[in-house]
Parts: sequence; structure tokens; C-alpha cells
Amino acid sequence: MTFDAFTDADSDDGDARIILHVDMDCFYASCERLREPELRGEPLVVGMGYAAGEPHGAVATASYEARDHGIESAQPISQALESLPRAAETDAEPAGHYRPVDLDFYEEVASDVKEILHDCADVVREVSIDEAYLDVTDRTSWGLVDDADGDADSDDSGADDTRTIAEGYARHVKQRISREVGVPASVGVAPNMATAKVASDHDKPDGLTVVRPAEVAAFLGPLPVAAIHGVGPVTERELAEMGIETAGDLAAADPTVLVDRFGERGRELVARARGDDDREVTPTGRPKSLSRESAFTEATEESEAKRERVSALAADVAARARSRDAMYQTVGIKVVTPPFDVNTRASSLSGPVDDPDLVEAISLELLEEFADTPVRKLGVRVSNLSFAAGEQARLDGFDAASLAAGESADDAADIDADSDWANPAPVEHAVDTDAQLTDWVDDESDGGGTDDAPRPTTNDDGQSSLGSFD
DNA sequence: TCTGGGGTCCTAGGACCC
DNA sequence: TCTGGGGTCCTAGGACCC
Repeated sequence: MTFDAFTDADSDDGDARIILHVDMDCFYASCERLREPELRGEPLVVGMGYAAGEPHGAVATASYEARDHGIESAQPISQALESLPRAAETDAEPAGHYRPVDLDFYEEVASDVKEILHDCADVVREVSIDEAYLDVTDRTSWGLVDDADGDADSDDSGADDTRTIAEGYARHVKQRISREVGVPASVGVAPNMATAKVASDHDKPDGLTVVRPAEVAAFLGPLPVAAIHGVGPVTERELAEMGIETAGDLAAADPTVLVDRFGERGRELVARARGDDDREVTPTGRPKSLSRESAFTEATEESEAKRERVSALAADVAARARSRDAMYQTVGIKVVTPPFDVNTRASSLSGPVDDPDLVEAISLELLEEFADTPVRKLGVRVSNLSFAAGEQARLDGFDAASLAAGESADDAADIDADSDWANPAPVEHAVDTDAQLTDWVDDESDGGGTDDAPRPTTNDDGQSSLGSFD
């Protein structure tokens, strides 16, 4: 029946959406080559937490030439250097070039790319600095080139008769990125996001893979399960134990069996493997959290070193939140202890704030628990974000104690009692909705406010009732 | 393979409310 | 005093992604 689908594909394909997944190839390396063209064709490693000439850090991106020498993403730089010494330090072959990550520059390049993407589609969802989904249903068609063209393709180089108009459109997007920005991209075209994602991965770098609606099952079936978005190493191993190795196996599996093992995620995975995905491409939303983390060269027990690191991270995160007009209601830390145990602690306030000192104070407070523990990595995060439209209302004289939501947990109450940030010390706070105000003032109230259109509360009423908390 | 940094979503359990 | 069911919010951890 797939054969039949081929011949009447036109009518079948008609209603299907047309989704592009655009994935920039080894993006950081491509950016470096943009400003250092000499690096083209050379093995190139871009390292995170890496400084020129040093062995620390990890591989963020490796060019394909570097990958040929066994360099993988996430690998320690020290290890990469063993298989691929610095070109500057050796005459031997092979040798590679190493550069530290320069996110600011990559973001500039990415914004040029995004401009093109937004020009090419009505809805664009950016999923990361180098990846986006486009819904181009209204811009192109699943129709075949020859049908739509009327006259045969002018370059008669045996255009195969299943080439779609959508393919031409995707090629156009790719070429614009290449021509106008100068970096390569791989593009997948399919009737839904999940399949488009797999398609863009199918032929890298500089690839273009089109999966027509009628071909989805045949395309996905033979691929290893790990090709499905959402199947990582852990799930892959568990699936293998169940005898499920290809996407086809997964597509044929009984969803209830997978739900037993993986929860609702299991059902989702079966659907993805079947190419069953009706998620709309929605525009990129606001971030849900902002965080900063950094690793010690080696695990440290020193309390002061940890506190200093946390203070710096807290200041960083708070500054970033402010620059994005984000207020936060939850502050948390991440503490990685040897061998590699990830611990997280968080504490919530009863209303959103923009207060760097508070971020630092809470982070340090949460860190206390790990004062005597060896730590290899620390992080600070703000979440529960809300975004003030325009400038924020400042309620002068409003006090942090009334914002600290300690009531829920005993230990949080202890923090309230003996920490600086919980004690009356006038700080500036921004408040974004009436709902929050009524929540604090009157427990019985269900907060009659709506949660849309947060508006600055500069009214005297709000201030006077809040003032009573002092 | 001893492991960098920035995110998302899901789940489980406890507190608390009605 | 014990019981029930439903709902929400919060914290912590895990898996995954780039």
C-alpha cells in the first residue's frame, strides 16, 4: 500500500502540514570559521570552560574533520588533546586548532540566521541557538515539481519525478543562510515536527532530507531507536532489553507496555516512532528558568571558595534576569559532589522579585548544607519567572520578610528566623500583579486577579496594605 | 570517558486546603 | 477523632536535548 501511496501521493499529501527543521552544522565551529577563514577544512575544536593553551574544559563542538580523529562533543579537552594535539605545538599529523567558546559572537551570527528564518515562515520556533522549526505550510506545497511547473524542469538533468515543491523551498532557505550568513545548515522537511527533526539529522552536514507524508513510516522504520528525539542512552538500553531496537520495532510495540515501563513518556515515544505528532509549531516562548554554573578544577572542601563562587554566579544570574526584564519567585542552587552526584535545593518567595542581593543571600543560605562537603561544581538558578511589561514598579520601603515564603516548611521557617535576608531590611521589589498583592494581604481571598497582562502596581492601596507587613 | 554549561519536561512525595 | 477524595503548590531528582 505504500506503493500505491506513491502514485496517488499528490492527493494524500495535500492536506498535510509542511514543517522544516533547520539545524546548523557544528555551529560554533562554523562561526569561528566565519571570522577565521583559515580554519576552513581544518580540524577545529571549540571548548567550553577552556582557555587558550590550557588542558581544562570540555568539547562544545568539534568540526567534522576533528570528529574524524575521534573527537566527540562533551569530551574533556585533555582527552581530545591526546588524539589531536594543538597544531601550534606540533608538526606531527594529525593536529587540530582549539578555540574557547565565544557565545556573544555566536549569538550575533544566530540572530542573522533567525532573521532569514522569520522571513521564510510565518511561525518559527527557535529551540536553541542553532536549531529551529518552521511551519511553511502556507508558503509552499507537497505538490510535485513537474505537476506544478507545467513545463518540464528547465535543467533537464533527470529531475526525479517525486521531487516536491517543498524541497525547492527548503533548498531556498538553506541557500539563503549559506549565501547571506555564510554558515552551513542541514534541513529536514516532513509533515510534523518529530519527523522533521529526525530528517534534518539524517544527512549531515549540509544535508537536505524530505520525507513526504506517505513516506513517513518507511523512512522512520529502519532507523535505530536512538534516532528518535527523546530516546537517550538510558531509554535506548531499556528498550533494547525489551527487544526494541529500531523505530519500526517501537512503532509496532503495544503502547500500554511502554507506559508500564516509562510512564506517559512511553506512549509519546511510540507515537514519535510512528511519525504521529500533531503538535503545532508555536513561536518561541519566554524562558522558564535562568541559570549559571561553573566547575572547580578539582573538588574543593573550602567553604570560602564555595561561597565566593556562589556569590559570583548569583550576581551573574540576577544580572541576566534583569537584562531580560525577568522577575523570579524561586531561587535554587545546584551542588555537584564527587563522584558526580547532582544535588539541588530551592526556595520560593511568595511573589516575584528582581533583587540581586536576595538571590545571593538565598543561594548562600542553601549552600550552608554543603559547607563541609567536597564540591566539584556549583550552580545558581532562578525560576518561576514572570516578565514585567516595560519598566517595573518599585515599591520603596517594601520589605523582604513579607516576600519570603517560609511558612510551608519548617526549615524554611528557620531560615526566616535567622537569616539577614528575611529580616526587615528595606529593599526594592517589583510586584507584577494584583493577584499577588491580595494573596499576601488576605489569605482567604482567592486572588481575584487574572494572571494575564501583569501590570505594575504603583497604586497607593497596594503600598499601604503591604506596608502593614512591616 | 571520570564529566562543561544552559536549558526543558516529567514524576513522586509531602504539605496544605476544601 | 478518624476518614475520604480532589486539587494545588512546592521540592528534589532524573532523563534528555543542544
